[in-house]
Amino acid sequence: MRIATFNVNGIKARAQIVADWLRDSAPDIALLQELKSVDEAVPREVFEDAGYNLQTHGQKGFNGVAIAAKHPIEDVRRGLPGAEGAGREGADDEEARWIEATVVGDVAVRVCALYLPNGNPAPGPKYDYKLRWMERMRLRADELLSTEEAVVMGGDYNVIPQRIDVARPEVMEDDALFRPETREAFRRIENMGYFDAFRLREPGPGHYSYWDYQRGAFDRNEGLRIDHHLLSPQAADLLAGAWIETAPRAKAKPSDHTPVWIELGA
DNA sequence: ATGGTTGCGTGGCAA
Repeated sequence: MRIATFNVNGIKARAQIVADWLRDSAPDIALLQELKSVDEAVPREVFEDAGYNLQTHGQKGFNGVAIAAKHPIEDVRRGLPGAEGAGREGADDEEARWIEATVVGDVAVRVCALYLPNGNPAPGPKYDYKLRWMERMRLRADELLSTEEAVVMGGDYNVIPQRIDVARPEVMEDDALFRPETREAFRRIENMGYFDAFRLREPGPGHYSYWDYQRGAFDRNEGLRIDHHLLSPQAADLLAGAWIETAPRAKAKPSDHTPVWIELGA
């Protein structure tokens, strides 16, 4: 089973790119972020015409996550538990950043598509929200661990885990994606028993999943590795491969992110 | 050099 995470940066603007990608690369499961669309306006035909089921958790203008899969998408859950002031206007749970579901193909997986808050500028209220969100995610990740299922949490983490995951770490020291507290919160999830799938396969530097639109960052390979799959031990047992697919980033009118893949089982 | 790019949605924000 092959699973890809892809921040599309606007599903309406990226409909043709995503349709071509589903046809050519054919993931069994696609975990998508930054739909920037309400559920009703998502171009569902992009997925249905390619033979995918689709479950979305959208929001007007910003955020938005989805799971697309060739097999049925079961036991869907939207939103992360534990939002402060849940139900009130402006509460933490207003932002559509988390969707999880079970998919049973040649292996059975609990998959989560997540869009972790960017957090800039840091310090500040947006950074405080990011760190609170990461703690809520840790608590949910711990619950999922206790199920002893194969769990895949894939998405745009907005976290640069190590210095080798950024082209120019010296200019990122104070950035919300790279600050010590951010990396510590990421490690805290790993240390409970989750594995960064890409780093189980590729120890070296220079592998990125995002390049800024500005200053020719992609052509200079000045990027960030911020899109990840964290695997529960049961999922890590099944890991057969992990890689970054750079071709979609080189197309015309691309997302600023590119798909990151894992293969589980044979 | 306080620039540069993109999406959403038609303001200016978020990234």
